[in-house]
Amino acid sequence: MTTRERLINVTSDLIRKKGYFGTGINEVLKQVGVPKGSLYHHFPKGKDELIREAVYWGGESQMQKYGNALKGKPAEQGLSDMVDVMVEELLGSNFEDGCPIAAVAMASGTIDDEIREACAKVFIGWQNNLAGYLERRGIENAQMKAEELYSMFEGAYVLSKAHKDVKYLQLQKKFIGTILNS
Amino acid sequence: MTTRERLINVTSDLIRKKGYFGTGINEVLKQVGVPKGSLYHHFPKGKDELIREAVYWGGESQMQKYGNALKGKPAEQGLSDMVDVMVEELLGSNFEDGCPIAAVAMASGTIDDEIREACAKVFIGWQNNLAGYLERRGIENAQMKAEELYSMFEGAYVLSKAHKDVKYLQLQKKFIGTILNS
DNA sequence: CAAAATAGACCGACTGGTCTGTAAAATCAT
DNA sequence: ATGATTTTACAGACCAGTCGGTCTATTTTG
Repeated sequence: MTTRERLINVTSDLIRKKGYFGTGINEVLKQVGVPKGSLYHHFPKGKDELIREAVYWGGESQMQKYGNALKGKPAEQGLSDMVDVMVEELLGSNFEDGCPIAAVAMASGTIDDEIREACAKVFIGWQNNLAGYLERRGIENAQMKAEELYSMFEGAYVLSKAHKDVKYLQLQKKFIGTILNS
Repeated sequence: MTTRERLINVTSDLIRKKGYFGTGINEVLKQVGVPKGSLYHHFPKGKDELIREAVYWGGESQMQKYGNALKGKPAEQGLSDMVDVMVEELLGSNFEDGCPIAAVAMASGTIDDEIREACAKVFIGWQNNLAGYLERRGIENAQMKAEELYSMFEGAYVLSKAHKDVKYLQLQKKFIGTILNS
């Protein structure tokens, strides 16, 4: 893995734990083990550019995980497994890792708008991906239902993290069918 | 309003915009117009104590707003008006103000656990309040549905903020009935 | 007078960012 | 191919500003 990739990787890990303001470039450098010169060589615009790239990378990486959970399964089963991806991320990190995009999006409005746009683009990508998946399975109003499902999952992700209890995410499984058949 | 109340008030405003790490005590002091000594007189344990109080206060304040939206209305109408409270907070702040609790909860796991507990308690309070409201209107599984509704709303709040578009919150209105009648 | 509250100088640690310098590669003319 | 040159990448000292926090006063209040 290149230095540039390692910087993005570690930054993405950090922002899902601490968000935009909690993620410091010095901590990133320490974890990657490179000096400041390297960071500003690869990301001349500094922190904001690094965070933006980390948002895109984290979004791609997360979409792949979701895609693997959905792949080749009926809608209800696939979505249930997708919820399990989030459940295991929380359990596997002792409730430190949240949604890598939401953690940054939370502070949008007070930070560089290009970062917010990056978050929005990632969300749109996820949504279109899920909508296509639902359409292929003959579900009506797939786009709208994909929107709704991500709203539910994002909210439950936050609540489960805050409570250190995955029951809020687990509850979503009960409502997947309700949404799909509505 | 006392100095202590003004400190909590301004802190609560700031955390809903920037979260835990983005909220600095120096900025709080500047906005309130008091010196550092006053803050550490009222909150001897410093930032974490101040944030915790701001979480409780922000939670109370928000619950009152939701309560007013719900009061004396049938469930579906009340919940729709509750969504409008969030819509107007986004629009009225140019998409700077998010959920005052979620913004802090996002960073829980890397900060003082008492703050996370404060967030969880506020969420529980909201949920019980809504569950009681639904029960009084003869809705079955009120507790579970209250949980689900807050998951949806929290998620849509984040998505709407990230997209600078209230359509994600508006979409929730379409699914309120679906959840209540499920 | 004592307690509560305000006032702000000061502290070490850390922030994101700049700057100068040095290796290591890739590019070039011969 | 080879030696010179330019670009890419790594390296880290250094900077002004801010962070949360401590401390000693002074003022206000009961």
